[in-house]
Amino acid sequence: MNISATEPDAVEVSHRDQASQSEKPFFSVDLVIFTIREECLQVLLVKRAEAPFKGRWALPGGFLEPGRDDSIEVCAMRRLIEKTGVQTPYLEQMKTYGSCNRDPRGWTATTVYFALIAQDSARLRGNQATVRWTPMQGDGVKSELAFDHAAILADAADRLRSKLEYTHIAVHLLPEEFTLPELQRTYEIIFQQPLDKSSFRRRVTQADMLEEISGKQREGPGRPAQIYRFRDYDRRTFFPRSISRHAR
Amino acid sequence: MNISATEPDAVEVSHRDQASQSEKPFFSVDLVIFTIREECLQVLLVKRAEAPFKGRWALPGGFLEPGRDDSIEVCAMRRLIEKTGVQTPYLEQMKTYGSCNRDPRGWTATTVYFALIAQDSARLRGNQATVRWTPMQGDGVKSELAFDHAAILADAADRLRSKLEYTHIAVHLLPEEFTLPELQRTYEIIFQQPLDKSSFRRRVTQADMLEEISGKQREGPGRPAQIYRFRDYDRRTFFPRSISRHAR
DNA sequence: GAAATAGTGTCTATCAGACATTATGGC
DNA sequence: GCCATAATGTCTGATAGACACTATTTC
Repeated sequence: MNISATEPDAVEVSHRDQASQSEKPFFSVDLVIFTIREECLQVLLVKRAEAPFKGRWALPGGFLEPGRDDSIEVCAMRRLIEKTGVQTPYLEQMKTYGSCNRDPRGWTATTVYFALIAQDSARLRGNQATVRWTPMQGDGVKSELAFDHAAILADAADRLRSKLEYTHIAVHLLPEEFTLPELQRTYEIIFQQPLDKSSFRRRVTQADMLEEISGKQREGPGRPAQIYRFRDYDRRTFFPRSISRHAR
Repeated sequence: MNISATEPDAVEVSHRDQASQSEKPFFSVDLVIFTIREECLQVLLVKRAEAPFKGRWALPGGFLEPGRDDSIEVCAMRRLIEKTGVQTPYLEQMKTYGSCNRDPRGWTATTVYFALIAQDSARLRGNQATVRWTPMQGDGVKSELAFDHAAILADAADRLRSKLEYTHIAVHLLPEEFTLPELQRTYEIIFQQPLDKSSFRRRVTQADMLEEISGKQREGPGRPAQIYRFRDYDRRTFFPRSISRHAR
């Protein structure tokens, strides 16, 4: 039994109970969708069709529709699948941005999700003029983005790099089957820095997250590489130490 | 010049531009405020004065008021100061929870902030019957909380512990001046595990975040301890390795 | 000097980085 | 055999944990 419920003298008056419909801020969900394409980290952008910022590139997203989505997460996932067609993306909530001046239409809050997908799994809806992959340059992209999306994108790039130091999430940027050199290359592309092969392999194998697949890959010249698959797609694993950015 | 702005054929129709006032979800800000009190991690709870969950204990917070707060962060800070009187709290955004069923009044999203304060800096507004510190037991508290606040609190406790492994935030649970044994004790209370004195001190001093204060503390028996002050209140520093929970 | 607590020194197993070496394919 | 790439082996410096030891106070 809940003892607090038996006390009769509750006097706390919460603002929670005083809000009227007109006081609600706008609430939207935006997505930062990363992939590796052409040896480069790229982010999915859409071109705004209407004011404000008509014609500018922006992160995909939009107002949450209470009648349609049961939760923020569901909303984010739906929009991600709509835009990319990806079935099993890596999706994680990043941060919520809200203020009176980030959108000229009024007080707006947006919860931003962070997604990683394999390039070959995506089938973009819409043409190149309205939806496209855009290469990252440092923490941003070349074109000027709508709203505060440049700052959001910078936060996302930062988050990606720091999570890469102690988690396995980079595997979600690769197709289901990949080689260790490919995985290492993915890290190097994001860190913009070469890593030591021996240390990298030790780290990955010790984490015990990959399983070998009998069969080899050859394509280019040189010795063929063993193909691996990410073992436990759900289990979150951490490296005991962080990857050093000072390598080689 | 922004090349994308010169393209005239934008056709992307964003849901962002279709929301009407009636479709907005409720939006609130809630706080998980931790302190160390009586050798125990405690969280600030308030008793709900009105339905839903009237009489139940809940995390402090309430609907965001667009006319009053310029941003989510400002709203969280204002409510924190209102409740505790603390001037320089550690405040960090944690996560946003939003769904159709977490509040019987309708679709609600809440952005939860995470605060650490020193016990002696707080002056609670309201009496013991409506606002009080509650000791944590594992990832929760004894009483049943309103809404999904038990799950939120568990997430916050988890976050606190994992951040403690690689950051200095525990200093914010202590008064401005403190000794190393006191700091170590704070870690031990939260981890619920003794730590090795030598390793702990090496770790803290190597991080170079504390400065000695000339003057000593004696109180109890035994050799007096050096008093320190947290050096750079803003700079975020990280330990090179995580604190092991296997210590001792 | 005994008790209690603060603070330091040292040993060792572990491990990341560096880099040399071997393995395996195509031509 | 040569080239290119994959994969493994080895050495070394750094460091966290363990624990013994010294230091400084009160009684």
